[in-house]
Amino acid sequence: MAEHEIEFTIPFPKWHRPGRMLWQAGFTNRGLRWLRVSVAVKARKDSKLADSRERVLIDAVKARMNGDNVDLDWDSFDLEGRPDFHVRVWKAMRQIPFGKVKTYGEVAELAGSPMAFRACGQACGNNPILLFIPCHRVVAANGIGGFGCGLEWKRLLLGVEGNFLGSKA
DNA sequence: CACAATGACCAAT
DNA sequence: ATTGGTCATTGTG
Repeated sequence: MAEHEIEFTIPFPKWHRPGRMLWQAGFTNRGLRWLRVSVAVKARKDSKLADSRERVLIDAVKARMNGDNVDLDWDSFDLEGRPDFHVRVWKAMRQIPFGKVKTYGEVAELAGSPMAFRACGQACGNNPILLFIPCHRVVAANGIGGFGCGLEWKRLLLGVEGNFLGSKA
């Protein structure tokens, strides 16, 4: 299937660290297929936009990084071919309110499989759409838990929502 | 198909 | 800090 990729950079919040983050996204004809971030290492030009879905995404990301509770429609995601259980877990995560957290166990229960807290962690790690499938709001029963691309990102994403769980001081 | 191995876990030693 | 218990997914034969 044809996949169209875009990328753009925006500055880190000043309280977090200097520099910019690089956001990259992939679209299919069905919708947003994946979204991820990394630290922008060298200067880049933002992609030229081919269609309006891309502008909507970029605006939403910027708003979120600015602390606003903006969301995208579930139906605008392309989750085709993903394991059923993963999709259930991802959907369950979206029930966690902006700025709040739930444990892996609680999310597993929301997903209809209360004892699958560990499998739930795997589903989190496989989340293809960072930020809008809010895996950063899922924490361990005893602490902040893990994060695929590094705990700093989890702290940042929670931080922009006003939740500073796990940050020191 | 039948396994074994792998995890961003959990609760109780 | 260690351990035994959980479960869905993925890889291997």
